[in-house]
Parts: sequence; C-alpha cells; structure tokens
Amino acid sequence: MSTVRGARERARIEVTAAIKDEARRMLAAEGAAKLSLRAVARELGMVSSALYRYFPSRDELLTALIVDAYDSVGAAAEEADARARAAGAPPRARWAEVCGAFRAWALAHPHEYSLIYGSPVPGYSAPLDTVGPAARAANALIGIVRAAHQGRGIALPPLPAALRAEAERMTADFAEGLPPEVTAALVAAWGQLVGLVSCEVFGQFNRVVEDRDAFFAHAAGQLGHAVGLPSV
Amino acid sequence: MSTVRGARERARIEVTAAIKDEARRMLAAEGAAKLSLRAVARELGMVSSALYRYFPSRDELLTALIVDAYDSVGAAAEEADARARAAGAPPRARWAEVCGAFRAWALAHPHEYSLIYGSPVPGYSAPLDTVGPAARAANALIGIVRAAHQGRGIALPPLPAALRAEAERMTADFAEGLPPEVTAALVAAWGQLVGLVSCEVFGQFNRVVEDRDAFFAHAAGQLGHAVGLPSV
DNA sequence: CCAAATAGAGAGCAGTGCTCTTGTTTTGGT
DNA sequence: ACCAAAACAAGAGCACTGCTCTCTATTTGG
Repeated sequence: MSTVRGARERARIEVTAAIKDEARRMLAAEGAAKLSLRAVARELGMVSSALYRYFPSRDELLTALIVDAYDSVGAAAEEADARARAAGAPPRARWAEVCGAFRAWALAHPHEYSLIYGSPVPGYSAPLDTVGPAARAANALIGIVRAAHQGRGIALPPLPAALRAEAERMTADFAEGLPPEVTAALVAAWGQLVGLVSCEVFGQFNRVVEDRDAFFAHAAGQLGHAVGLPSV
Repeated sequence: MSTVRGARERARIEVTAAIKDEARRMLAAEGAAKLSLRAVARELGMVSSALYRYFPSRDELLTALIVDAYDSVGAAAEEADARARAAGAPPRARWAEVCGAFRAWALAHPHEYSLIYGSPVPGYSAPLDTVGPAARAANALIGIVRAAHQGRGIALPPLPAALRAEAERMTADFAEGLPPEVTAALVAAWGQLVGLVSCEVFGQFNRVVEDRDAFFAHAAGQLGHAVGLPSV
C-alpha cells in the first residue's frame, strides 16, 4: 500500500518532508507569524511558486505542522506514561508524569504549543484533520484514570442535575466505562492543565510565579486528586 | 492636569481614539492577523504614513488594544462582583459570578481574548505597560477570597515543603493577609480558569463538550471549592 | 514512442509594515 | 504681530508577503 512507485513519487515525499522540516525550523525560531512560504522556498533553493505544488496554501502548511505538533506532544505524553507504568508507578504518579511531560514539551516547543493550544492563527482552519492527533495527549490521561478505576474504583461526589446527561454523553463518546462524574472531572482537569501550561508559556505567570516547577507539580497533583486518583 | 491645551492637542486625542476604535473594530471582525495599519488608515480617510504619528508601529497599536482589552475584561469582572456583592451574595456565589463574567466576556470578544490570553502575536512585546490592567480580573477573585477569609476564615491542607517559601513570597507580593496555601490555590485556580475559557474559545472543546454553560458552571464551582470558599 | 501528467521557473498582482522627503498648518516665544 | 520651531499630512518608495498565471523541462504510463 505504501510502496513508492517511482523516482518522482520518492522525490515528492522527500521534498514535502524537507518543506515541513524547514517550516518547523522557522516556526521554532521565530513563531508562526514570521513563517513565510517564500522564506522556506528560498532556504530550500526553490522558487516560491514551486512550493505550491506541495502545499496549496500557507494555511495548509500550518495545518500540517499543527498535526505534527499534536502527534509530537501526544507521543511525549504516551512515552512518559509508558515509562512510569514500566517502573510500576501508581496512577497518581503516572498522572504527574504525563502532566509534567506535557508541560515540558510545551516549554521546549513554545511556538508549536502556541500553534495548537494558543489562538488559532490562520483565519480559522484546521477543524477535522486534527481531531485525531489532538486527542492523543488527553487520551493518555484518560487511560490512567481508567486503569485506576478498573483497579480499586473511583468515586466522586454526584454531579449537579444540570450536568448529568452531558456527562453521560461525554462518557459514551470517549471515556467508556468511567463514572460520569469522573469523566466530567477529567475534561475539566484537561482544560485546567492546558490553562496552567498556557499561563506559563504565554507569560501570564511572569511576575507572579517564580518557582514554576514546584508550583506546577503541586497544581498537577491537585488535578490528579480532583479526578479521583488515590493519594499515593 | 488633563487640561487640553489647544485645538491641535484635542485633535490628536480624537484621532488617536478614532484609530484605536477602528482597529478594535477590525480586530473584532477579523482577528489580530488581519489587522493592518493601512486598512485602518484607509478607513479613516488618511494615508498610512500619517498613522505613524500616532502609533510608532503596528505592535504599539496592538499593545494599546491589549491594555484596553485587559481593562475591559477587568471591568467586566469587577462589575459582576459588585452586582453580586450588592445582592448580598455569599463568597461562593460571587466567585461563580466573576468566573461567569470572565467567560462571557471572552465568548463575546474572542479575538480580544486571544490577544491577551492566547499566543503573544507580535514577536513578543507588551511586558510592562500591561501588568497593571492585566491584574484587574484576577484581583477581583483575590478580593472575594480575602473577604471570605476575613469572614469565617479559610483553611486548606498544608503545602508541600517545596512550595512553602514560594507561596509565602506570592502572598507577600499580591495577596497579603491570606494563608499561603490559599494563595497558591488561588494562582492555580486562576490559571485553570484561563484554561477552561481558552479551551472553549479556541475550540478545544469543540466535539467534546456540548452543554458548555452547565459544564463551565460546575467547573468554576469546583475551582471555588479548591480555593477554600465555603460551599454555600 | 508519444500524449498526458507533473515539476519547476519567472513574471506579476495586490497587499503589507515602515521610512524618507516634501509641503502645509498650528504653536509658542519674542 | 511676526517668525522660527514643532507637529502634521501626503506621497513615493523599499523590501517583503501570499498567491496566480504562463511557459518550459522532465517523468510517467498506456
């Protein structure tokens, strides 16, 4: 299925990858605003119009980078969890590791983080191609909570009536098997985790939090508590 | 001190305001990426170079809009709190109102929200002029917790040793009088609130959360609980 | 082997931020 | 009241952007 038919096809794959690599380099160096097709083409020794054979617009290139970024952060989260699980870590520790890996990835790739969790840059774009990869990091957290629930069970206070149906729908959609209260707490915790990391990456904590490592570790631990993970 | 000296000075103030108004209109309509000095100038019937007499660069204009946006969201938060307090609402209800006002402002002004809580758009910029206005909304929440603490007192579990000094420093810096545990929880709650709202505004909850009102109300209530506000 | 598909190059359009120069108007001190 | 100085507006221009179009060379598959 993925057999490369000829030299042309092979070249196309290589050039496409080279474009993305160069674009990612510029993104990391200067941010999405300064990423220009012409500069990428120039750096690759081609003319800008030739680049449109590979990406029909700047936004499509950005979308490709977005998908890659989601995959990258998702992989980082999954690897952190795999390591923790291999070391026999309890759910709470796995949770902390995954949150920490998410934050570390964001701090190491601030511009890519901005691209996916910051303001949507290119008009809008990127609705459907990205939902799969986007879920990877969150799914790592869901997996931890699911494991903990299948272990000794998780119990949280009942939800307000207004949220019960919605929580059951969410559970059926992407967290099958969890109690609805846990699903709701999990989604909230995900949003809150993104907030903590965004505040740090985007500078909202600049003259506020100094010891960011300690602060985040504690806050992430609290999030683990909020979704019902046992304390040790 | 604010006496306008002559016709020229008056005109300058008016033109400056007109530029900001038009820029804000375009920002709200199309987003920061599509905001162009030339378009603003064109709409105002002036030539683009003339605009540089009022704002030395596009980034400076954006910074001015950022400051205004911080003020706007801060005012919305303060007004919501004032209304709730006038109605004799307990701290927990005031907290919910302010969180709700923050979210409502964000949903009503998504592009301005992106400007201040999304990725920093123009290179970087905007470090010092903005810290004052930026704190208004957060200060509203601090005020609520302070009032609750001075009322019946707030007690939270002790902090891990690694965070104690940092929490005391933060308390001294901007939350004088609160227990350090509460300060730490407050800062975390602020980041988490920003995360919940950002996820909603930036579309991270798109195929995830449907009943956003109910979900946010519950999550904001949990944040109120996390900072130690009594349950009713 | 040759028509069709594909890739690249170059020119060009409309738009951008920003600078510099050239006149014009308002201001404030003498 | 006058006049230099300051502030302002306008226009031309530079270097850049995304994107389209046309033209030519190359590779492909029937």
